[in-house]
Amino acid sequence: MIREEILMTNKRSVGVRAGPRRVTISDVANHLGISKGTVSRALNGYPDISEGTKLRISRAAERLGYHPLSHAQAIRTGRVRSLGLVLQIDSEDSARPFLADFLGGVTQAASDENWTVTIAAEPTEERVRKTLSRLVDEQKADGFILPRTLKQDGRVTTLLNANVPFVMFGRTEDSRECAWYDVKGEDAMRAATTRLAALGHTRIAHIPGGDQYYYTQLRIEGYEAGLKAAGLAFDPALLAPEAMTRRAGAAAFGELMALPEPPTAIVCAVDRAALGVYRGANARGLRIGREISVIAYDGVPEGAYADPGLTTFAVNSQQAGERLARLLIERIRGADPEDLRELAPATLVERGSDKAPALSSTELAQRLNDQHEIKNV
Amino acid sequence: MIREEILMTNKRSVGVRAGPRRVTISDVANHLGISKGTVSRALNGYPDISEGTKLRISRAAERLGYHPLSHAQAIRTGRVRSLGLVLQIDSEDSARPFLADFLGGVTQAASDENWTVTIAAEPTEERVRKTLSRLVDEQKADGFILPRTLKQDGRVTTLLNANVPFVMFGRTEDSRECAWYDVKGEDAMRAATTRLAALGHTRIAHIPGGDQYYYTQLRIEGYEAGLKAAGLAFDPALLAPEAMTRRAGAAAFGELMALPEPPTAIVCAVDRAALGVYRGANARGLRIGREISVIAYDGVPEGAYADPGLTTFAVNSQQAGERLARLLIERIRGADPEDLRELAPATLVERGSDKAPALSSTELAQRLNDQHEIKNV
DNA sequence: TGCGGCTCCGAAACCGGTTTCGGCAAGAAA
DNA sequence: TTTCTTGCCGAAACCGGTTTCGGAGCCGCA
Repeated sequence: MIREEILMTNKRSVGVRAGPRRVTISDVANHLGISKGTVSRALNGYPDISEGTKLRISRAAERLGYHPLSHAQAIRTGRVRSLGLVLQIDSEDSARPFLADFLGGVTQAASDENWTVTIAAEPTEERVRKTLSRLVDEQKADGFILPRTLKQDGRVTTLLNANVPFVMFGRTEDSRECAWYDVKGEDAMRAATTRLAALGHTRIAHIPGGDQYYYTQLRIEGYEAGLKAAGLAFDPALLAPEAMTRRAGAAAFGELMALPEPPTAIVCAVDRAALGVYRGANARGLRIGREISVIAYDGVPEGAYADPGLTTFAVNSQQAGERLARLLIERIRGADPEDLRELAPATLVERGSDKAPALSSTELAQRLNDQHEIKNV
Repeated sequence: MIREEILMTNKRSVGVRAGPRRVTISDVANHLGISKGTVSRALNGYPDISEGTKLRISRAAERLGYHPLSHAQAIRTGRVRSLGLVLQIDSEDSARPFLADFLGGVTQAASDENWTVTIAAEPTEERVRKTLSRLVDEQKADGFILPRTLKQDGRVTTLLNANVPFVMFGRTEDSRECAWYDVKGEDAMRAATTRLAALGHTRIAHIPGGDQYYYTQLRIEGYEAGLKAAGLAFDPALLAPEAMTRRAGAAAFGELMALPEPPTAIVCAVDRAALGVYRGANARGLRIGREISVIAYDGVPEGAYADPGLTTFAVNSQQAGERLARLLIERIRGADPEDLRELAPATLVERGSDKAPALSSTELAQRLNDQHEIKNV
């Protein structure tokens, strides 16, 4: 009815698209016989518009189906109502299985506020930084979510210098001026360790994550705290080399099994390393959940299909995405980054990889030794 | 040097961000002492600018580091230089494992042309349509990539009516006016069938995909063509009920094994169904690659970790994303949709699930029957 | 009655680009 | 020499919004 009138009076094709023209702010203004400046101020909640006209205007806008064009607003305000996300997608990307959930969370939260998400993906760290700079230069987004934060992160420097709002997924060494969301991996490692100790394990090892991540340090501390709580001494030999992949996990497991007093249980900083432990154990005829117990962290889907299922502390990626988006929007709206920090717990998913030890460390060493001799004969 | 001058002369803070001001088109014009209209036309390749000044202008723009603001351009041109992508992310999303690769492909191609990707995700078909409409209304993207196209797809209607360019990932029943990219699943099914026949299988079944997808029909035809090429008769009993999930795959397998003449080999339209076959075979004491052979399609990562590895026809998702982005950009630039259609082959990944039959169909039936009786006793 | 202050809104400038229109100058045709 | 093109560019309008500025009313108060 009303919408029709407007569409009839200024039917005209714009660009390639034919179709009926959008309802603009001028249409609303003309329809009410007032100036478009007033309409703009009313819709943006300026205080110098009377409540009466504010109501008239918002009702008319609603009826006519007026929605401002974010890029038309942006030219004056500098804000495009979009969140930026530059992913690093490489071959060993541990975040890959969580991507869908994470994106779901981010975009849902953005949609709720009528924002959009601008995304890019690059294979290397350097290209990520370049693309990030480009997006900042061209004002494609009002702020950025930084996944996979490193201990010292170049992206942070870039964005701080450019004075562009951002939120990190994961803490860094120096978090001043930074907003972040993180999961308490250290608590998970601690709980994993005490849990294994309660099952009767006394030789509990830890396979940490990559050194470039701050969380690696935190998780090691969590592991040590768990040992302490269980009354076990920390043995540096049980702190394996770092492993972020299946292959590296298997290698780390090999080193642990070569020890004079090998561990009967292993806490892994990431699921992929744990799946490497499965492989290594398999190759040595050791059964997970019997001779070797494992608890890991992340919650990758493969863990559920492994045999036995991998007991792990799962991260809720969708929630992480959602919270990060909301924090970022608040940040863009001017909130103090120091007030925008959140820690969430990981959830224990009990499957079959953590049981009481079938063999003591000594017996395990004996058995590995026997195998070795058999092979050599 | 030159850049510095400009930055010094008009240093002024805009909005929240402090930082030095961007270089605008006026800066370039003033620096050269010409009008900004001329600069714009030169940079956009209008024919009424002499080659000499074109060169001067593009060089100056380069030196000053001028990049036009896409949203400032958009207000006049209606083009934001962005590709839209609305994902449907639900629990049984088969596309999930490919998402990272796919996004990588799309964003790479977009970046190459200095475009961006605007993304959204919704859990249901209806919400996808709503979000799509919103993005169209607000001109957040110049065109859309439609993944997971259905036989009859509401999104297509929406976009055709709104006269907004789009490209489909997958063909539909009626592809008029549509650009698309697809993988030759029918060829893969045909090759899988002849391959199994060549290994000595004579009872080869097919577990098709969901009826809502057009490819399901195509793949069934491919399967039938394979039978024909191998000189085998088509037996309707060997066309199992559809299966898109592990659970449904196991159920379909159950029905096939209940047949008087059960198949010794199965061609699955999707990997997930094949993994369900693994589960079903396992439960019946049948070994994949021995009593039962399987070849599937998709290339999900779990297939590599299954035991034995799943032989499958893998789709190159990154390439798909890249091609789709390029096709869409061409479409937005005005190319005829009929000229924008591409078919890519799937790649056979040989693992261990397809071997010569260890048992004939009759022997298999006998064995299943024995088991059944044992159970019942 | 005059004056100051406050509320509320219109007019117009502005943001950073694009596009239309018209005119000047040089070369070609008459 | 005059006229008609043609090539090339400046001036200004325009896109759809936001924001500044000022002024018209209305009120209260001296």
